[in-house]
Amino acid sequence: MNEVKGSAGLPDTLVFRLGTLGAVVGDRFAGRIERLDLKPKHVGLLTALGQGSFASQQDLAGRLGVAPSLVVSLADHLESLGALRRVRDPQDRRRQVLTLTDRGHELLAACTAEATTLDGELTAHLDEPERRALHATLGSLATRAGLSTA
Amino acid sequence: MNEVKGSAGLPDTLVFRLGTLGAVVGDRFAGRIERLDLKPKHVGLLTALGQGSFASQQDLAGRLGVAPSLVVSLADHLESLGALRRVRDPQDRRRQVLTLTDRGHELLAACTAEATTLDGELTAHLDEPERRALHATLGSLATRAGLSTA
DNA sequence: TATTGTTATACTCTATAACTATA
DNA sequence: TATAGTTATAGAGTATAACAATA
Repeated sequence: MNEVKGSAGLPDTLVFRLGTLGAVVGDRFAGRIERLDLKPKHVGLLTALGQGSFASQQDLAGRLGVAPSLVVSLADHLESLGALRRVRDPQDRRRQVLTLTDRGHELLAACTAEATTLDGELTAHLDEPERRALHATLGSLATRAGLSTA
Repeated sequence: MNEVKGSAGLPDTLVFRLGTLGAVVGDRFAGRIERLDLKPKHVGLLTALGQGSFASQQDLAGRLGVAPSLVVSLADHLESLGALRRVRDPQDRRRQVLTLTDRGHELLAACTAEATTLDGELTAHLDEPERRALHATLGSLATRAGLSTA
């Protein structure tokens, strides 16, 4: 009498589920990479660098959807960890080319391992076809949402 | 030679996908409810109140996973919008019982409509069985992640 | 003395704007 | 004059800790 039953409630929407799950899972992931002295945004930068090379830090900022000044501080931290090197572009000495070091690749691998472990914990109750379907569908959602992961 | 192909890369993990999707979708949702003078955290509080009654603001804080002081400011704002009322519990006058007003239910419905619209945009490329499967799987993930939505 | 809600304060994150150097 | 990166500053969001009222 006092509850709307026919239409889906807010907690049943994809938007609500993705938002809350993303926040919780993100926090949990943050806890796991804390020992590496990294935060999710650093991992985002490492990942972007691991996927291809970018002409400039400003390109990176656009790709990550953050302000260029934030790329500076993220890169500062990663540089202090020995994870990346800044090299001036001889063609245009205003630009800095960021490249992952061996240590950077190690850190990226360690983060991937943590994420994979968490994945396993989250999907332990799913069978293999369900896992694959979820993976594929989230991939297509990401593309649709404008997250060019590839 | 320089890329690990066998194991899944970080962007292919559930953790990464959920984290980035959650952030993007959350931001987009925030943009849509801005005209209602609400932010996602307010919607979280409205939703919790819409689902059941809670003995105290501190219960609410625990449920939402935020500090009790934050519940105060969220409730202040919602009260100023006429969305909820604070009533002192006569049994224990230290406690305030928060209840949604008609306006609060209206706002909750408006947020649900926005979320549903966004859902449609995100899943327009999926067929109905895929949508249902995604919904069900995310629901089970939420439960597993400790988000008692029900 | 313990607990609820509130207020005061401080900290984290991130963006905007000013600045430096190169072009 | 315009652009890349950096630095300085400011704002939002949230937590911690002190406080007042009630138990």
